[in-house]
Amino acid sequence: MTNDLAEKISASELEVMKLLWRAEDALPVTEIREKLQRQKGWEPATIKTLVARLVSKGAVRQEKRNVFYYSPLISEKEYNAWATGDLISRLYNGSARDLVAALVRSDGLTKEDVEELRAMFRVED
Amino acid sequence: MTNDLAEKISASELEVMKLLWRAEDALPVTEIREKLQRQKGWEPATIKTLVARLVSKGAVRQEKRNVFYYSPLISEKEYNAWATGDLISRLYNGSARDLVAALVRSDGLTKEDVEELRAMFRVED
DNA sequence: AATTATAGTTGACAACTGTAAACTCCGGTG
DNA sequence: CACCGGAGTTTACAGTTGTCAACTATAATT
Repeated sequence: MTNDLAEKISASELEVMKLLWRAEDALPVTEIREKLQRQKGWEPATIKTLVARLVSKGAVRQEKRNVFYYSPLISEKEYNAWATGDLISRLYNGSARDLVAALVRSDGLTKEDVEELRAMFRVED
Repeated sequence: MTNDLAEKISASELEVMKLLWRAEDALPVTEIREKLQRQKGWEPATIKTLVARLVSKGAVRQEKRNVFYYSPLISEKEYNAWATGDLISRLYNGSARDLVAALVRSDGLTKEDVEELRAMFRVED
């Protein structure tokens, strides 16, 4: 709704991206298929479609070897930053602070989280 | 992708919700139409569709008077909490702390934001 | 009461998603 | 070298979303 590349990754496609992000290297579809088939219960066909869509969206690169190897073209950090920024602008008037404030109040955070964050902010001078 | 009510509000529909959330009372379509027509450049037809969809999704109530009056059935807080929680579970492994940490690092927050947050956490004992 | 504007309803249509089958092509196995 | 299983591609199909037009019903105005 705001940018152009990252935004177009759908929920299901994101699962594929996560897998690729966690991988050290480019993966052949076989591996993607095996893992997602187990973890998500998706049919091979579904997984192939998702990978293909990600390639055509420019989010994943296919590298020709014997069989294609796939690797992410946008990083998890980039994507998360974009998605988070998008949420902040859509729901919190663009104020990241408001988001955090909402989390602090409404039990989005455990006591331990708050502890850790406090520490984080202390260092953050 | 997780819950059932709030999740189904689409981006365009959200604009309607925002309007209703900001209103003191229930609004007739006329008012919704006028504002969104100006602010978003949407045709009356589009606005009517969005309102109707929100009603059928159970996110908005229509109260029969002479003409229907519309008011939100889910609050902004509720919705934001849901949407934020959804983001956290999808992108940050369910850790709100990770989200905040990401914000702190990657310039999601200004120096002033950090100041305010620090204060917020201090009180938050 | 006749007229008018528009609220409310129905239908539309393309793009995107979730999900998957079917077909083709090719590398590895016997 | 023939065969097979899976990689890669094409097609499918229903549901959601963004947009909107058209039709109908009705409140307000003359």
